[in-house]
Amino acid sequence: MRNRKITIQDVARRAQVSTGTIDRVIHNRGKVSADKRKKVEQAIRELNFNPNLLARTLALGRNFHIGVLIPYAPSPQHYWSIPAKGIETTAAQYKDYGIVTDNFYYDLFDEASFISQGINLINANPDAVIMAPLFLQESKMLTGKLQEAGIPYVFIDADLPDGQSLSYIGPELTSSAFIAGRLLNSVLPVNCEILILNMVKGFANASALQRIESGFRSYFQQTGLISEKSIHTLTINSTRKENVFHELERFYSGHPALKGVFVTNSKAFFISKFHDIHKLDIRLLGYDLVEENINCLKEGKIDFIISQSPFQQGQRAIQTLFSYFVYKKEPVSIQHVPLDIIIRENLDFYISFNQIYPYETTHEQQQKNQ
Amino acid sequence: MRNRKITIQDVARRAQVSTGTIDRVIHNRGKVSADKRKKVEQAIRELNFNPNLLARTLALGRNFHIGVLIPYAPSPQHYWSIPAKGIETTAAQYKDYGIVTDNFYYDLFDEASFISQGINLINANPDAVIMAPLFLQESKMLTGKLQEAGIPYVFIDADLPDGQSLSYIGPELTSSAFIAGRLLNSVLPVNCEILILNMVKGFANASALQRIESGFRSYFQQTGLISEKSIHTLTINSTRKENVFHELERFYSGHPALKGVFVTNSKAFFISKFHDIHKLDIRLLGYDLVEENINCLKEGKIDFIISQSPFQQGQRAIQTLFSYFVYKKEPVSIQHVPLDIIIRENLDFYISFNQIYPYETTHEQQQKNQ
DNA sequence: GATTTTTGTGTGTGCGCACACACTTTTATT
DNA sequence: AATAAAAGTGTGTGCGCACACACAAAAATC
Repeated sequence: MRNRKITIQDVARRAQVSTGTIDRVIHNRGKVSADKRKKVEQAIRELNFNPNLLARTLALGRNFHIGVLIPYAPSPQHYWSIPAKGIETTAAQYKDYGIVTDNFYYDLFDEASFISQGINLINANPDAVIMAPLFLQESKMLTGKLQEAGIPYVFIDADLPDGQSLSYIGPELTSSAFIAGRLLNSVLPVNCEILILNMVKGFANASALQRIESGFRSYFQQTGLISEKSIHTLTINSTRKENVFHELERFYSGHPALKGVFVTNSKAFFISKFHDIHKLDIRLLGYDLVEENINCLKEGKIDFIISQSPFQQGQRAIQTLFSYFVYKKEPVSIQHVPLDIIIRENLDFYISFNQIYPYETTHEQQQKNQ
Repeated sequence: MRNRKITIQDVARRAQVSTGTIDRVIHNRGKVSADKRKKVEQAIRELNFNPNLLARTLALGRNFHIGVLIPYAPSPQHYWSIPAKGIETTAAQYKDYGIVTDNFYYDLFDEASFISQGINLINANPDAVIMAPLFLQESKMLTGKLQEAGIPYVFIDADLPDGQSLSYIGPELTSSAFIAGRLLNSVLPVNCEILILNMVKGFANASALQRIESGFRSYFQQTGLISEKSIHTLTINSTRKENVFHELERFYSGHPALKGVFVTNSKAFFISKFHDIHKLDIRLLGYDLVEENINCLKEGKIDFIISQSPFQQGQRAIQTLFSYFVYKKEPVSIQHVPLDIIIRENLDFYISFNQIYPYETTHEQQQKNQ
């Protein structure tokens, strides 16, 4: 039961060769006579030898630099600090394996910053890249360069059609919006109006919005509820309070039977404020467990939040690359994350178990290296 | 940016002492003059030295044996194979750190087997224990012995009041049942009857059932829905088809307005069969994402499954002990797992991302050592 | 047949750390 | 003051592996 670990020495003794020969067989390095190679292979099989990863890593002393290109999070409560934390925490866990991350942050609303940080990323010459390809054209340019340079990359949060990435780790938008439809409908009266609310500043990822809208609407089509509910779409090209509230006032006054709003980004709390001011009893569903949404959930001002496992996205991205480098294991090309349904009652467990918020740091993480 | 790792050598040079002294300071071993101790501590701080865990583990060559005492899973689709897989997979990940698990399976319905396997566990003299304390009295006896022997233990799945465990990793039952109430109610008409259905074979964990019932009922009380809904509890002391179906027939015939059933264990699929046979349109909510429930969800025969992160329970248990041994980090005493709301639409992502089912094994796991 | 080249194999060193041991200096004991 | 005991410090070895190197044996070249 308490079987000691099998080492390369054990294999060498068994096969009656030196450890150097074992090494050559394992790594297909140098020349080994057919005779001894067979003996070694047999010994490995018989002893069920598995190289000690710790010793191997220590001996190799190699480092893997992972470039991370994601939006800048202005505060710890911002959505993008969650995937960042997933990356940071998980990378710290693999630190001794030589995993090092270099972060490059771009402005969520500024293509130029994406380009310039992308260039910085390339110049840093990383061994692999994790990126959120939020700008279509610019991302294509960047991945082209990465391919030229032979640098593998994974996408998180958003996919790029035909993006040639090692793996995509993120949500399946159509399904997530379909779920949104089902959930929101469950708290609405039979006959009413529903609003799909897009708020976009600057460049919009049109394809993503389209998939979300189609997923949401298809729930009502498939269930035949389309006859009872009237579903509208409103796209506001701003996230400034005055603009949004103004547009909302206009829309709401024209649709008095409005009873439910589906906010297609993480700003549902914003709409909740509007409802507060006007004392409206309208059901609200949105994305992402950011601080303001959490508070609204607790106060019953938002009914549902769909969380797309942001922490796990970062975590899995690192794990995927780690496994790719250390175990040479090719990942599956699409890794859709769980679509977590968050309501007031399961909120606390979700947060505390995943330590999403408050933003906690361990001692190790506090001592940042610069 | 590409800062080389700080080693004990660097610290020694900086503090102008030998590596042996560094070692003494770090481990509080032997005597060190106040003067040099200060110098070393300062050097460690200034260089932000963090010992390389790989090298440390390798040098120590210590093994940690973790005894695992959980119910036997008759098939890969059984509920208890999921936490087992979480334990197995995660332990494999930490294998090179010397984490070794010894499994002891007991019969879910047989206290005697719990006792005998508990004895086997103790005799194996593990360094720590992971256990599911499903039998109250017997578990208390066992934990008493573990305390005597100075062996730390964590609970998964079920807690023991005042159990002195290092940590409890599992669901908060009252909340989970409260959520069950909210979800089930969302698919029910205003006026109807609801059934809380307990099925227990042999000894029942009465306290758990009580908390579940109270959580469920409290949703209807808090929301004032208690006036519209009539909530019944039925406890069947069997899981045999004839017995259960017989009892159900009796109950259902006496409650024609029954529209929703809350099954308090993982056997919701069983009730679904009954509804099928009698062509009843009754909404169903249950626990645990076992194979049969998955199928029922897909076919729309079960409306909701609440999943208590069984895989993560096992995973977290190992991680907790690993962190406790390797980092000497005292865990928090209660780690409530997320209460995942599973519906037909988010089912697939949940399963595939967590690789819960089908039961996949990696190459490494297949080559079991005996 | 003497040589170069290729193929085959073993030995030695270091990765970063923990720990045993040897050694020197200081303090306590008689 | 002579000895014993304790405090303080450095050196060396091994954990399991990768890899450079040395060297022997076989094959190829002249």
